[in-house]
Amino acid sequence: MLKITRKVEYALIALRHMQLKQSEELTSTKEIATRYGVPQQLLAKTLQHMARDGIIEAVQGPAGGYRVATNLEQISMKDFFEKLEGPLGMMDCYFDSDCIQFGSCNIRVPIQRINDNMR
Amino acid sequence: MLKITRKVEYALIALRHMQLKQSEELTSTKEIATRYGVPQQLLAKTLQHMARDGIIEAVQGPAGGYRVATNLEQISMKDFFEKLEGPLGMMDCYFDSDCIQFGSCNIRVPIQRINDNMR
DNA sequence: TTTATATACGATAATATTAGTCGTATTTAA
DNA sequence: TTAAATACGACTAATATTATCGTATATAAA
Repeated sequence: MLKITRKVEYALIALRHMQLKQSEELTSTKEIATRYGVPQQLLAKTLQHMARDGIIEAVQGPAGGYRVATNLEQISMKDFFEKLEGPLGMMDCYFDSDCIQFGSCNIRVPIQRINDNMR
Repeated sequence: MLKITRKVEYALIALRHMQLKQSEELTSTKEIATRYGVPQQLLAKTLQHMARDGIIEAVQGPAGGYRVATNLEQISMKDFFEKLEGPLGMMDCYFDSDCIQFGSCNIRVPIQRINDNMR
């Protein structure tokens, strides 16, 4: 589905915040959480998630934090959303088609066209 | 938000079913519900909703039902979704901006560009 | 080597949204 | 008058999202 949950919202806020800094400079979860009034623990998970996916880099320990990955410019909108939210489409049947109605469904093909277009 | 809930899914199935008939012919809620294995009461609400919005026409009484409105071809994808789901955007702050973070938010403008584009 | 600060992450609780049901009223052709 | 259909508000159930909790791990600095 194409939907912006808080997780993505916080990810975008964090990314943009980091992009305004020197490329090597680190930003802690706490800094972003207090600056933008966002729950720290939840933000932490989102940042960890992005670090696993290579969108940002993590540095552990005191005075640690995150910085944007060097190749961030090359990640497409679609890839970014799919990494955080999973497959991007209007309806899930496009991806995991164990729908009971599969046989009788009369909108699968048109929806697929929309999905392809959107992506 | 751009999301396909069951409500929209059922609406699309019903619409497509009706479009395959003669333009004057009526289709009852029951017919669609049994044909596609969809909960009748919920489908009924969706059809009533569409009737109110002029997407389809209702004929009451026995042997009544619904038929597609004559001007259906002129309704855009965007209008269709907005009638069923409300304003179409990735984030709600685009429409009702009573967000607490409004002042400190650093992603509002970019998100607005995406919204405009999507619509 | 200890301490303080930061990331990492699974489990769970709280909340919001969506899906579905129930009961009843209204319309109208036969 | 009856039966079959739409109309619709209120309610319940199911699911998804959001947030918190507890604990583990990493590491720079004292």
